[in-house]
Amino acid sequence: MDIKIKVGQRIKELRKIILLSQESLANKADVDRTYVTDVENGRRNVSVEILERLINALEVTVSEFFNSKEFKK
Amino acid sequence: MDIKIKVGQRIKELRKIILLSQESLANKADVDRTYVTDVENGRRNVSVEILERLINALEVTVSEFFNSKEFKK
DNA sequence: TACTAAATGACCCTTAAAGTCCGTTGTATT
DNA sequence: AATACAACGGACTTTAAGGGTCATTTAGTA
Repeated sequence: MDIKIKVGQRIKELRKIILLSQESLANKADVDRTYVTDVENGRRNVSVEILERLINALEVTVSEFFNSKEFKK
Repeated sequence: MDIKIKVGQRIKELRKIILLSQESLANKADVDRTYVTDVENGRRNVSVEILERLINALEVTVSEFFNSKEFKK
């Protein structure tokens, strides 16, 4: 499966856990609200710097973010 | 530390293990030779699609790639 | 059921930056 | 000297990042 889809799904999954709206996450990570929508829906090929900001805002480590079934092939 | 530096170091580390030159890795991942140099030296803000190609070429999963000390905060 | 408001989705358009490609330079090793 | 690998520069093309707008979905509530 497309890595963009996997990343988007993982962000959405973690965002739901901490009960943030897309807009709150966007503000916390200092990106645009519609950008978060696009990322979660697999329409953006995110760079590692932006991805790191989103991961930090989700309050997990980069290692934890990728320590999930879909990233283990 | 800068995520770009961490990613670069990790790529170099894994590339050395499987005894690939930068150029061989570049060919395997279908990216430019000079691009691998820049990434390893932390000068590139890689996108997830390109990063995935590099990780695949390094013969590890995305999860394994980030399951390393520097990505655990 | 219908109304409202918040949240999310989809599209489109700039511009700043990602990624490519050429050549050259440095640095070992044989 | 020659071969292999890595670093660097500059010019170029492509695309990510950011932001605007409107449409759609969702959740609650009367």
